[in-house]
Amino acid sequence: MDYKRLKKEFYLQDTHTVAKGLLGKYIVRNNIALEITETESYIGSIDKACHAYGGRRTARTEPLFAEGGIFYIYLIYGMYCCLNVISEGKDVPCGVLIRGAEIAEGYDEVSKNRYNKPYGLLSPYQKKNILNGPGKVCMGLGIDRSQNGISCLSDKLFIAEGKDVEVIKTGKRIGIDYAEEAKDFLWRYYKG
DNA sequence: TTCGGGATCGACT
DNA sequence: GTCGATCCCGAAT
Repeated sequence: MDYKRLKKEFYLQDTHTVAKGLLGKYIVRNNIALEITETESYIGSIDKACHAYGGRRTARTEPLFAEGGIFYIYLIYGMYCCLNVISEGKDVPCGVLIRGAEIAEGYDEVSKNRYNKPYGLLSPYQKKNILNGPGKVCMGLGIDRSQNGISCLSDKLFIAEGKDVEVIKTGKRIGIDYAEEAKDFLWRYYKG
């Protein structure tokens, strides 16, 4: 299959525009292509759930301050990675978390990364839950923090044109109960 | 179908 | 020392 990379300009748009725009697009790595089905916006200037809230700039959050169009990957809970796409311009700390996806190509590769067995041997439960969470997306792609900060237009890992999504639903973000008023922001987007 | 406990470690206080 | 943008599995509902 022929995948066309999204242009750099896509990532420089408003973060919510990028988050919604990513739905239906493909994340491509080697023989794997995943269709993005769920995203969340994180905007440092006003969002207590964002790692760079209030301009917190450390070695860890540095990618958030970069110009849009790179990946931000970090370790969570000591054992899982989360994949983010950086949006907007330089020194504007914000990005989009990839929360969920579906397999478009590379079923056995993804299955091997997740469960170390071919797709055909998975239980119905495992098939259903194979990529429905941010840590799982990274695991399925076989990526970790060594890819942190690379370009969304790179050869090894990139985002490509996909389908248009007719219905986009919104909801509250997940796993950020500590973020006070920001936890109620309707910044989670998923396919209807 | 939902619930609860455990695993595990880097970043920051 | 604390805790998180999580996941899995088994047990109970």
